[in-house]
Amino acid sequence: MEIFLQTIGSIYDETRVKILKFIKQNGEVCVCDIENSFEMIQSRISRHLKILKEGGFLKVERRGTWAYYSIRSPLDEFRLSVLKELDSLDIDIPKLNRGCSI
Amino acid sequence: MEIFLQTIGSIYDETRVKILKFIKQNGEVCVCDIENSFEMIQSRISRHLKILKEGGFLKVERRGTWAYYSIRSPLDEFRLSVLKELDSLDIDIPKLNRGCSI
DNA sequence: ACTATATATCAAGATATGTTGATATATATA
DNA sequence: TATATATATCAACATATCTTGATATATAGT
Repeated sequence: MEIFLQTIGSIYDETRVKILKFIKQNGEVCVCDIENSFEMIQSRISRHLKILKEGGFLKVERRGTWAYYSIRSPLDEFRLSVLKELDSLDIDIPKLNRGCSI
Repeated sequence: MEIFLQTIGSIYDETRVKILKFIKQNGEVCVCDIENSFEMIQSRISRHLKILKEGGFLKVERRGTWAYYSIRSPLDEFRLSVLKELDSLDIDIPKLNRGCSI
């Protein structure tokens, strides 16, 4: 139950839904890419990424000072169905605007 | 987005997850059946049922003074996947203990 | 060692949500 | 009409979550 609620809680936020869909669309991005694309302060983004990671949707890979986030793989059936549902959501996701990385 | 968050929010609560699974297992029940089975006060149950209904999982049918809640049908693919996920949750659901109805 | 950059974490305030007990509404029955 | 029952709603309080700004940590380059 705890894990289920953590999973659900991680997507019960408009900002996180947008970030998750953004990463799904753009693949691996670093925090500053999101910072640049969404025009949100870094601590806010860092927090939401952590929650999405703990919700089982994202994985991180650190290279140098950068933290690269991407969709965790493989995903179980339920989380896949969440991602699929995101596709049908009519929401504006900002264009990828690379920040510090690459 | 709003509907998605409402759907997600409706299952982001341990009590509601239990009630939803309870109704899935037992079929149509009235409020006092839940009240009797869960040993919770009526206002609390009424509130959670409303949220689950607004989340698109339940429907109500009033007959006399009773309100009978059951899983809405047909359900879309996403809500079905939520219900399916509930099956794999290892949680105690109380036995149906009929209240005032029937 | 020093500085700059990227990210994570923390504290404080604002907002949302859950619980309870009281009350309102609506139906059935005497 | 009066009463009892089933359900819904509301107000108040407690708890959780989000946002921001400040600070901590960690790595890279000079």
